[in-house]
Amino acid sequence: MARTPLALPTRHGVFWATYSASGLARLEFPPSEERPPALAEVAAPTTGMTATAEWHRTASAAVARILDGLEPRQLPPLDLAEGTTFQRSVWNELLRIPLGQTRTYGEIARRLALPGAARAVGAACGANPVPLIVPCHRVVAAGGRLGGFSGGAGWKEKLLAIEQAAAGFSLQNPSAAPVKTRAGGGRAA
DNA sequence: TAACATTCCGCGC
DNA sequence: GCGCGGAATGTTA
Repeated sequence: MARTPLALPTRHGVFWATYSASGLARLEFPPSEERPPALAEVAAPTTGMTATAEWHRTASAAVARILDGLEPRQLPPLDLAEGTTFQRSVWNELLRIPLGQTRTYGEIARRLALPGAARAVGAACGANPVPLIVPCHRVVAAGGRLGGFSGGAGWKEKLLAIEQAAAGFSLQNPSAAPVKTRAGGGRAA
């Protein structure tokens, strides 16, 4: 049911949102941080007030607020039907993470009563079709490492910085956040 | 069966 | 005490 992707311009670039008959089904990050393609690809649903237009309006506002480090006032309906049961459980947990806070993959796994499934949680995060709105960027690896991110690790770091600054945490972490994307062996702290 | 957006334990420095 | 290497664990295509 994937319809035409709609452009979702923000201060950080143009996102692309795809809607199904049930709601927002997919959200894609801008190709590069400051390269709004912005060619004539902006598909406008000119035919009347479809639900899609309304959802897109809601989604645009939500994304804009998130990128400002604010809690979105309202989320569009999400179409997560494509996910497996396990994946939807994970995504549901992600939606419960307060803005400005983070959880580890292991912690999410433990919340699902599957203490050993940290890696599976990571896989589910990677399969998240609606990043940003389902805050997969708030899930980090144990030991202070950042972990991976589908949209690029740079985005993850950036989003966390925005949220933590807005949430009032001391963003000025002098030396405590070296952001080791990948520590050689694994034992970090 | 192979591949992961991980984690933990054991050892060497 | 810190860092590196390897094995384990659960889900998905």
